[in-house]
Amino acid sequence: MDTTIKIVDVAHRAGVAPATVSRVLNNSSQVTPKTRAKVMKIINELGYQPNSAAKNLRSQKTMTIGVIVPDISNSYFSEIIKGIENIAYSKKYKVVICDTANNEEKELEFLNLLTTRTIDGVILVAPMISDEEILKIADHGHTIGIVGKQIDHERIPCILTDNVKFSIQVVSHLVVQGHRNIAFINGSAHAVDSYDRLEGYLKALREHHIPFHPELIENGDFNETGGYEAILRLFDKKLPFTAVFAANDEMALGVYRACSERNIQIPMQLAVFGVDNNRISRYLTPPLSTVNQPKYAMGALLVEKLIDMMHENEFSENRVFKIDSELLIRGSSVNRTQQKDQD
Amino acid sequence: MDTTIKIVDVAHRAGVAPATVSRVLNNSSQVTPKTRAKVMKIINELGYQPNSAAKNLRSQKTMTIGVIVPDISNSYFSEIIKGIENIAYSKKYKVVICDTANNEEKELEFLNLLTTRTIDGVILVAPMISDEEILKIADHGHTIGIVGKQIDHERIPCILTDNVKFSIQVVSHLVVQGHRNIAFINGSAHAVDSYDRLEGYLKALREHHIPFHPELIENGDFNETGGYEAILRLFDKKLPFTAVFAANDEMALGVYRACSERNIQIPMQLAVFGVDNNRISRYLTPPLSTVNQPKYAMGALLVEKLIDMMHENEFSENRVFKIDSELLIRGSSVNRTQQKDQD
DNA sequence: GGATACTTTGAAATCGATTTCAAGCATTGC
DNA sequence: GCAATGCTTGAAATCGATTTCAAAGTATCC
Repeated sequence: MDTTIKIVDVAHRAGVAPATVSRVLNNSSQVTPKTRAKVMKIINELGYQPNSAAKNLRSQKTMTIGVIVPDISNSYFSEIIKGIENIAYSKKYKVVICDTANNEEKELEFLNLLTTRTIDGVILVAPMISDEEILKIADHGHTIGIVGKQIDHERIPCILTDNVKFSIQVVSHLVVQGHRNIAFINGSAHAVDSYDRLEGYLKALREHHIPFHPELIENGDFNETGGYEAILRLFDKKLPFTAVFAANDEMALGVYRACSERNIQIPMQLAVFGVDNNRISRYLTPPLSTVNQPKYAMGALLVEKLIDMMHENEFSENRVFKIDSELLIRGSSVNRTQQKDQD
Repeated sequence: MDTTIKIVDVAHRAGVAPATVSRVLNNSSQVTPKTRAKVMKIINELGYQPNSAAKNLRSQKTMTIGVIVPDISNSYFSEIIKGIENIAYSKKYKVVICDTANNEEKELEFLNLLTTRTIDGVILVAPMISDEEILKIADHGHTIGIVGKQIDHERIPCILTDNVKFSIQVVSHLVVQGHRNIAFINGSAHAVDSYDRLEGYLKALREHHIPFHPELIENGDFNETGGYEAILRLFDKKLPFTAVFAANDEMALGVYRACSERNIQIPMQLAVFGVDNNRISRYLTPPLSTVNQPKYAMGALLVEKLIDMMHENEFSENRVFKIDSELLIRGSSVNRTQQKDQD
């Protein structure tokens, strides 16, 4: 069947004007129950469904939200997407996803969909583009939301975890376990997350009166290979550290690989702590201690806020959400033999 | 800036008709290099971008492809999505994703986007809906592609792996390792994959003249919990099996959990083999032997075919792709001590 | 130089819905 | 019974691009 049914066809068959059919569809204006029934009957008979392009053009909205993530196959991001998707669908919105593969250009290119009015709004998860660029987009009147970073603009809802806070907790936990020489593998330099987690690490050391050694910090770029190479560089320095705090689980995975190759026992010889609670972490041997963020809920909450913002044009004062994370203490950071730190 | 620039604005400023601007944009018809330059200059000056809804309405296409997967956070599916997305974007198509969470209703609902002309075509990954329903959609003139299953319709491109073939290989490998009592944990009953993998399992047994014991088969529904419960049921039967073939890695994960709880050593006391090569598998202890499918390439190939099909209306004879998988033999299925099977 | 063919450009129709504005109709009140 | 009021419905404009068809302009050939 190539001939698609249009609103005029329905109108004809029902003996009414297209306007009336439209009113029935959008059950807005008052339509007599009698005509409504008559029209509905024809709609069902013909299996009519309104053409979305026409609808979008006239109503000036697409009921579509874009989501930009660095890597869809990282469970951290896919859980956020799930939260976004479910809420969006329940509110009749569609979701278009862009996996940038950490490519800033792709991020920018995708944002063009706002200008072409292909999407009504966009959610940036762990954005790479600059704050200025984000602000510029918002100033153009577009609706944009951010996960994982705070942007100061009355029209940009943000949701983020308190990186500094949980980083302090992680380091404190390691100190309580008896560690004093704690290495830190940081993520990509341009990410705020990296910056904040480092800040938490430093603060915690200060709190516990542990001197800070810059040589104990290496960059791992938030991926497995980066983590692997970072820990090898740390090993090669021959420093006496007994614990490592990796700024995410992916990099901790690299630490596990290096330890396995060098026959270093976790946690007996090296305690490891990650961040993100990736799907994978609990299945490692030993299970990886990590920081759990309510990813699904974060996505859900933000998209809800975003949709609200698109509907009412008022800017709610409740715009920035700082979510608490919980530490998941597992085998990788608890030394069952309570072996003392060889300071 | 609320005032968006329209094609007439550009036309005005450039002193030409909208039609000419349109021709420049779609660089189709012959436009004098001089006028083209003049128009392009204005387009760049104003930062004009055509409204997509208007474009879609007039051109009767949306340059958007829908993708339906059961679970976006399963790396098996997200890798396929990546392949689809990358190729699609390179061909100027957008991708809308639907995570059904194994919900058949959501699958059907999403397919409505075809009828409303919100998407030009759709890719179903491991579909739950019946073949009849799929055929019906194709007969309505919609473009639809399938990953993981074969549908016989000249307009439906399919890509799938030869389940029977690799299942035979897996079981043969286990036999070569000395196993004769091999349990099988199957996936959801309605999936063809389950059916075919079981067939491979049975065929292999026959080939090796190993008697078939129905009690050695349990269903695990393709998820971790299902695998966990299935292996416990098998244990409780007190049968002397020494190897288990799980129809996917997720269920194998459940097997690992059960073994860890019951203190059963893998692979010494129980060899384990999975399917999918999930991100997680190689990081398990011991690393999980599994079957690797070229997920990314499969997604990429299928979407390419789908787009071709939407452009030329001819049906290419090259429609069904059976992809070969490779066995990844890792620690979970190789008994380093070469301990004999206690048959 | 003028007829012919070809190229470039513009005016207007079109895609398929929504929405405004006015007309038609029924109801109410005096 | 007639004017005023309130609902329901329809005709036509609209959203912003593309595309058809015709007109204008230019090149070619005899």
